[in-house]
Amino acid sequence: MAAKRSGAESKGSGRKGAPPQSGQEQRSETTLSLERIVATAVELLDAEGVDGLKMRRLADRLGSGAMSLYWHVDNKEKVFDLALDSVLEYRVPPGLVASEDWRRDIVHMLEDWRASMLRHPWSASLLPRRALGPNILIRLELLSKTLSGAGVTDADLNVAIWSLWNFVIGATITRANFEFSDDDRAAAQQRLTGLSEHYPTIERSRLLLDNDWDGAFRKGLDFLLDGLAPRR
Amino acid sequence: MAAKRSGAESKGSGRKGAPPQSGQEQRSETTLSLERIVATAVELLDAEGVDGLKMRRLADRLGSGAMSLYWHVDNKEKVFDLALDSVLEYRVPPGLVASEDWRRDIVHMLEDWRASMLRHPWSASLLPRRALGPNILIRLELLSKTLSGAGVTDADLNVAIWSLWNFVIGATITRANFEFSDDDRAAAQQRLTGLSEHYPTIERSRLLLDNDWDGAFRKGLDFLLDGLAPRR
DNA sequence: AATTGCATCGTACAGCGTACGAGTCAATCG
DNA sequence: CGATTGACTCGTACGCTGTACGATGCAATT
Repeated sequence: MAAKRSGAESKGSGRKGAPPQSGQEQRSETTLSLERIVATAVELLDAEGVDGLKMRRLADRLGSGAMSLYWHVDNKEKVFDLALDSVLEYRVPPGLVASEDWRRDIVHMLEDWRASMLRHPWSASLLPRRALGPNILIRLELLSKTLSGAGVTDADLNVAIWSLWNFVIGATITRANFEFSDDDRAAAQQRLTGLSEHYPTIERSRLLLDNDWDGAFRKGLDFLLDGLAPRR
Repeated sequence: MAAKRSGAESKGSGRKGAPPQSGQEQRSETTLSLERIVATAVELLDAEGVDGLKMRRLADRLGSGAMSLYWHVDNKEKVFDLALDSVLEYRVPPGLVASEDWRRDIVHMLEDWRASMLRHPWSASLLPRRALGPNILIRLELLSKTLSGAGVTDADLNVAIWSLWNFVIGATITRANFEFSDDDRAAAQQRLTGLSEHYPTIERSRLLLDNDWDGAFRKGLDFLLDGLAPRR
């Protein structure tokens, strides 16, 4: 019944002004807060993956009881939402403001996006299923503004944004999930070679052995941008 | 200990030759088989989504005990694998063999791919996390062969395939998950309008209200293909 | 008649998310 | 000063999950 907490702000003061504690910093070991919960959830997700995030385990890491989390957070889903958005923050680099080279700006932002997600491989597969948090919207807004300034017509703008979104999401999810060990990849190609009568072309191009993901992302992005706004 | 069953073939005969039953068709109501399990899993997934697939519920639909499934299937993960690949079969249309218009062929196959997944919205988000089944490989092979025949150089081939893959995966996952009700979408745009000082451009282009997904897919695909193999 | 091997299922267990209500403690109020 | 309030914590419990294990049935073979 109680209204509890709601938004994601709750900036300052977990405990009013200052606790009458001895040490210079209060026992953050025992004080729960939304920020600490989200930060710890990210740690746990990094360490154990999506399936490794259990409320009990999260509480253990925080040194609290499992049910204490529910004062700060509605349910486990919200933990995912918050962890995801917290990982997608974008700090626009100084040189990028009012840059002349719109293409470079976009590539930079999208490569940073991808890199952020690959640093937290659980985030990519979560992204499409979650609400659009503020950090995501900031990136979309930046994308939109830059493309618009680059001459993409209003009629094509949404298509262009979604195309780039699709490309980044697809590339990153795939990359994050297809990261076999070398053994796995060799085995896959082995299996493929055995069936090379069925799949001769992808066998010949060694599609499944190619692991230059960064290069493929960069090149593919160039192709897509060529299509969206042909260099003249 | 027992070896049980392994592969995904197990084509004919669930029960030797022919059962000495009276009716023309045996009591398929009570006979379990891999095919029936997979088909029913797809039904259940369609009806209840990824989280709705529980082994007990699946067994209920099959009129069997929950543990009986484990004779035919290693574990729940395998059920997902099989359900996914079963949904991605591609029947190459007759006119497409030795077609002159490679671009049309690719668009057809990819639109069919997307449509197949949207018919089973759970499949899109599953795809990147699962092993590449035969039906997926068939599509990749076709893609590869067509692009190669269209003049894409070997050096660019893998990049082109992954770019198209990324685009299809990203578009479909997004489409499948962002399918709000009209109310949801209105609410999202409402929230955005309230914050229009922060996101003026995407607010203006009504990015979140645009629901011409099919058109956006088609147009974006065209842009990408333009980039990959410029029409001369 | 005895044996084998495929197939089914009842029971049981550990682990999950979280509802519920009791507990603690600092700030506030009369 | 004692009483009250409200923010916060947590122990217990419940229903549900995937699946390990072993008992059971039954057709084909010996």
